Amino acid sequence: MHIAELARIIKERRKVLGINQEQLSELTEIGLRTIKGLEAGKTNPTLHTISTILDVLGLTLEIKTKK
Amino acid sequence: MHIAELARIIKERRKVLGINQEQLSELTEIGLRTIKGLEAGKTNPTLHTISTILDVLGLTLEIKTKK
DNA sequence: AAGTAAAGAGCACTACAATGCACATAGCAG
DNA sequence: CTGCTATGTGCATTGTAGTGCTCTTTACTT
Repeated sequence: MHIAELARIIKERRKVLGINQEQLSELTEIGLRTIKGLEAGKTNPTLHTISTILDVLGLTLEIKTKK
Repeated sequence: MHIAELARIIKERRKVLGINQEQLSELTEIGLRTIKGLEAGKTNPTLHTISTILDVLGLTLEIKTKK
């Protein structure tokens, strides 16, 4: 999992749910500037930021054995 | 996925593979102090740190739809 | 109990994530 | 082409992740 892939998944999921970055910022209580930077692939987000956003989007992080 | 759970998974997997924190630090090129802090659940690691460690441990991060 | 190896923690420093604000750019409806 | 809305970005600030060094604590072995 790299940053570009995470950014893509979050952005796509957000659009499927029909909300914009500002609404996602309010729902997650994560700064709008942070959401923008993350979706644009410009930052290396922390676990807290990632899991909070995924949670609001109805997604979860899982760890699997590499095949 | 929260920090304590990630710490537990990484620590257990590392022991299964029979390596210590110092060896994991060398294999991942991530500072020993960072590995120690992460496994002790004292930090909020970045995606780069998490994915690099999981990769060396033969694990991968996946994003799933919450059930 | 004593010795050794591994893990945890304090301190100080650097780099950068998170943040708000303001402005720029892209996309889309008319 | 013109607005309008959403997304992207530059700048400055604050907090903290990542790091090495050193010391303490824990765990295992004899």
